[in-house]
Amino acid sequence: MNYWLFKSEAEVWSWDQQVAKGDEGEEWDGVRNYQARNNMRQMKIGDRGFFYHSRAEKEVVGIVEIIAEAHPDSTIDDTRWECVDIKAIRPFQTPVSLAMCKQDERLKEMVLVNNTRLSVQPVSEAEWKIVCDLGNTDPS
DNA sequence: GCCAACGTTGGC
DNA sequence: GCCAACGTTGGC
Repeated sequence: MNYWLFKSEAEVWSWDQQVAKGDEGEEWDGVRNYQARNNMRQMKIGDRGFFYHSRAEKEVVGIVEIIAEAHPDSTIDDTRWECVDIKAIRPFQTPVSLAMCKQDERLKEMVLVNNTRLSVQPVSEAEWKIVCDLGNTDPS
Protein backbone atom coordinates (compact mmCIF):
# COMPACT_ATOMS: atom_id res chain seq x y z
CA MET A 1 0.00 0.00 0.00
CA ASN A 2 1.11 3.54 -0.73
CA TYR A 3 0.51 6.71 1.23
CA TRP A 4 -0.31 10.22 0.03
CA LEU A 5 -1.22 13.69 1.16
CA PHE A 6 -4.02 15.89 -0.21
CA LYS A 7 -3.98 19.63 0.35
CA SER A 8 -7.06 21.79 0.36
CA GLU A 9 -7.97 25.20 1.64
CA ALA A 10 -10.75 24.69 4.17
CA GLU A 11 -12.69 27.55 2.53
CA VAL A 12 -12.72 25.65 -0.76
CA TRP A 13 -13.17 22.02 0.30
CA SER A 14 -12.93 21.13 3.97
CA TRP A 15 -12.54 17.93 5.94
CA ASP A 16 -16.10 18.38 7.27
CA GLN A 17 -17.43 18.47 3.71
CA GLN A 18 -15.42 15.35 2.89
CA VAL A 19 -16.84 13.56 5.96
CA ALA A 20 -20.37 14.59 4.97
CA LYS A 21 -19.91 12.68 1.70
CA GLY A 22 -19.58 9.44 3.67
CA ASP A 23 -18.64 6.20 1.95
CA GLU A 24 -19.63 7.55 -1.46
CA GLY A 25 -16.66 9.89 -1.29
CA GLU A 26 -15.89 12.66 -3.71
CA GLU A 27 -13.71 13.46 -6.70
CA TRP A 28 -10.49 15.23 -5.86
CA ASP A 29 -11.01 17.59 -8.77
CA GLY A 30 -9.50 20.91 -9.71
CA VAL A 31 -5.86 19.79 -9.82
CA ARG A 32 -4.09 21.68 -12.63
CA ASN A 33 -0.53 20.65 -11.94
CA TYR A 34 1.27 17.85 -13.73
CA GLN A 35 3.25 16.59 -10.76
CA ALA A 36 0.13 16.38 -8.64
CA ARG A 37 -1.75 14.66 -11.45
CA ASN A 38 1.05 12.16 -11.98
CA ASN A 39 0.91 11.30 -8.30
CA MET A 40 -2.81 10.66 -8.59
CA ARG A 41 -2.25 8.39 -11.58
CA GLN A 42 -0.10 6.17 -9.38
CA MET A 43 -2.77 5.75 -6.74
CA LYS A 44 -4.50 2.41 -6.28
CA ILE A 45 -7.83 1.63 -4.66
CA GLY A 46 -7.22 1.10 -0.96
CA ASP A 47 -4.25 3.47 -0.71
CA ARG A 48 -4.44 5.91 2.18
CA GLY A 49 -3.89 9.63 2.33
CA PHE A 50 -3.70 12.50 4.77
CA PHE A 51 -6.19 15.34 4.41
CA TYR A 52 -4.35 18.62 4.98
CA HIS A 53 -5.81 22.09 5.41
CA SER A 54 -3.51 24.64 3.78
CA ARG A 55 -3.24 28.42 4.21
CA ALA A 56 -5.22 29.21 7.36
CA GLU A 57 -4.92 26.05 9.47
CA LYS A 58 -1.84 24.36 8.05
CA GLU A 59 -2.47 21.00 9.67
CA VAL A 60 -3.24 17.39 8.91
CA VAL A 61 -6.82 16.83 10.04
CA GLY A 62 -7.84 13.39 8.81
CA ILE A 63 -7.22 10.15 6.96
CA VAL A 64 -8.83 9.28 3.62
CA GLU A 65 -8.87 6.22 1.37
CA ILE A 66 -8.66 6.05 -2.41
CA ILE A 67 -11.94 4.54 -3.69
CA ALA A 68 -11.53 5.18 -7.44
CA GLU A 69 -8.38 5.36 -9.53
CA ALA A 70 -7.52 8.24 -11.86
CA HIS A 71 -10.27 9.22 -14.29
CA PRO A 72 -11.01 12.41 -16.26
CA ASP A 73 -11.79 15.46 -14.14
CA SER A 74 -15.51 16.11 -14.60
CA THR A 75 -15.12 19.81 -13.87
CA ILE A 76 -13.11 20.64 -16.99
CA ASP A 77 -13.34 19.86 -20.69
CA ASP A 78 -9.66 19.02 -21.04
CA THR A 79 -8.48 15.42 -21.13
CA ARG A 80 -5.10 16.30 -19.61
CA TRP A 81 -6.58 16.61 -16.15
CA GLU A 82 -7.57 13.60 -14.11
CA CYS A 83 -8.52 12.93 -10.54
CA VAL A 84 -9.17 10.12 -8.08
CA ASP A 85 -12.10 9.67 -5.70
CA ILE A 86 -11.51 9.58 -1.95
CA LYS A 87 -13.59 8.99 1.16
CA ALA A 88 -13.00 10.02 4.77
CA ILE A 89 -11.84 7.23 7.09
CA ARG A 90 -11.27 8.93 10.43
CA PRO A 91 -10.32 12.32 11.84
CA PHE A 92 -7.09 13.00 13.67
CA GLN A 93 -7.45 12.93 17.46
CA THR A 94 -5.00 15.81 17.53
CA PRO A 95 -4.40 17.74 14.28
CA VAL A 96 -0.72 17.68 13.29
CA SER A 97 0.46 21.14 12.31
CA LEU A 98 3.06 22.03 9.73
CA ALA A 99 5.14 23.53 12.54
CA MET A 100 5.15 20.17 14.35
CA CYS A 101 6.35 18.42 11.19
CA LYS A 102 9.09 20.99 10.70
CA GLN A 103 10.29 20.55 14.24
CA ASP A 104 10.49 16.78 14.03
CA GLU A 105 13.93 15.64 12.85
CA ARG A 106 12.44 12.43 11.46
CA LEU A 107 10.20 14.39 9.08
CA LYS A 108 12.77 16.71 7.57
CA GLU A 109 12.65 14.85 4.25
CA MET A 110 8.88 15.06 4.04
CA VAL A 111 7.55 16.63 0.83
CA LEU A 112 5.14 18.72 2.89
CA VAL A 113 8.09 20.39 4.58
CA ASN A 114 10.23 20.82 1.45
CA ASN A 115 7.87 21.44 -1.45
CA THR A 116 5.16 23.66 -0.07
CA ARG A 117 3.48 24.22 -3.42
CA LEU A 118 2.72 20.63 -4.39
CA SER A 119 -0.95 19.91 -3.67
CA VAL A 120 -0.91 16.11 -4.02
CA GLN A 121 2.18 14.43 -2.65
CA PRO A 122 3.60 11.03 -1.72
CA VAL A 123 4.22 10.16 1.94
CA SER A 124 6.61 7.39 2.98
CA GLU A 125 5.42 4.60 5.26
CA ALA A 126 7.77 5.80 8.00
CA GLU A 127 6.45 9.36 7.71
CA TRP A 128 2.90 8.05 7.78
CA LYS A 129 3.45 6.31 11.09
CA ILE A 130 5.26 9.25 12.64
CA VAL A 131 2.56 11.74 11.72
CA CYS A 132 -0.19 9.41 12.97
CA ASP A 133 1.76 8.99 16.19
CA LEU A 134 2.06 12.77 16.62
CA GLY A 135 -1.70 13.00 16.14
CA ASN A 136 -2.52 10.13 18.54
CA THR A 137 -4.37 8.51 15.68
CA ASP A 138 -4.68 4.90 14.48
CA PRO A 139 -2.45 4.60 11.39
CA SER A 140 -4.21 1.52 9.98
C1' DG B 1 -2.02 41.20 3.36
C1' DC B 2 2.53 40.45 1.65
C1' DC B 3 5.72 38.22 -0.97
C1' DA B 4 8.78 34.19 -2.26
C1' DA B 5 8.69 30.15 -4.84
C1' DC B 6 7.16 27.81 -8.42
C1' DG B 7 4.68 26.50 -12.73
C1' DT B 8 2.89 27.85 -17.09
C1' DT B 9 2.42 30.64 -21.14
C1' DG B 10 3.77 32.77 -25.17
C1' DG B 11 6.92 35.75 -27.98
C1' DC B 12 11.00 35.41 -30.30
C1' DG C 1 13.93 25.69 -27.53
C1' DC C 2 14.84 29.56 -24.51
C1' DC C 3 13.46 32.69 -21.23
C1' DA C 4 10.81 36.79 -19.63
C1' DA C 5 6.41 37.76 -18.00
C1' DC C 6 2.71 36.49 -15.62
C1' DG C 7 -0.47 33.98 -12.42
C1' DT C 8 -1.16 31.16 -8.43
C1' DT C 9 -0.13 28.89 -4.16
C1' DG C 10 0.68 28.93 0.44
C1' DG C 11 3.75 30.14 4.48
C1' DC C 12 4.50 33.88 7.30
